[in-house]
Amino acid sequence: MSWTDERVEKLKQLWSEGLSASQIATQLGGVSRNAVIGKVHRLSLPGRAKSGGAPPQSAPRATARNTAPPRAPNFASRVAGRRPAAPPQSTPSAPRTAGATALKQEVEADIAPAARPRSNPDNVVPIMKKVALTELTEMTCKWPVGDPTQDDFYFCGCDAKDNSPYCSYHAKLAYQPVSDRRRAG
DNA sequence: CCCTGATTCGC
DNA sequence: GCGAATCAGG
Repeated sequence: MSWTDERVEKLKQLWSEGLSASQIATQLGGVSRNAVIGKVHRLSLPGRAKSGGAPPQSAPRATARNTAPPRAPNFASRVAGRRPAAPPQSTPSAPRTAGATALKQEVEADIAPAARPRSNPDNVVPIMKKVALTELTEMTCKWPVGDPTQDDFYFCGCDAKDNSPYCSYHAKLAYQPVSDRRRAG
């Protein structure tokens, strides 16, 4: 790869946006981060404020709107007892729906009866307070709900269990920590 | 050891 | 001009 006008222009843009040399190299493709840094110097572009590892990190930063969920619930793999790595196979849609239903029942069975809304006993989701990222505290469930890129994205926000980022409902959905797996196996 | 940018130097 | 190797720092 050579430094065409287009690539140089993109280099200038990304560099000015604060992306690191390795990130720029990845986006441009075909060049190493050393090549990027070398080119930056040859172009006499302004270097980073402080030499060394000053963390500008101005790259696309996570916000309340685009924060990705820490872990996506994988109903199918949990219920079916399959490893997450198991490919979809040629399985029709039937088992997937059945699996989700099974887990839902399992989860609901573990919830205190008082927590179930009388008017809608089949749906425990409404117990969520639906709070924004900025409303989260150490005592609120941090389970993300919805599409982070959409306006209806929110967090559960109900009371979190002790030493858990989630409420009893969502703690049940979260994966087991690696440490626990190791202890068990 | 991971990462970062800076510099050197053979090509 | 180019970029790998190397260096220095967080």
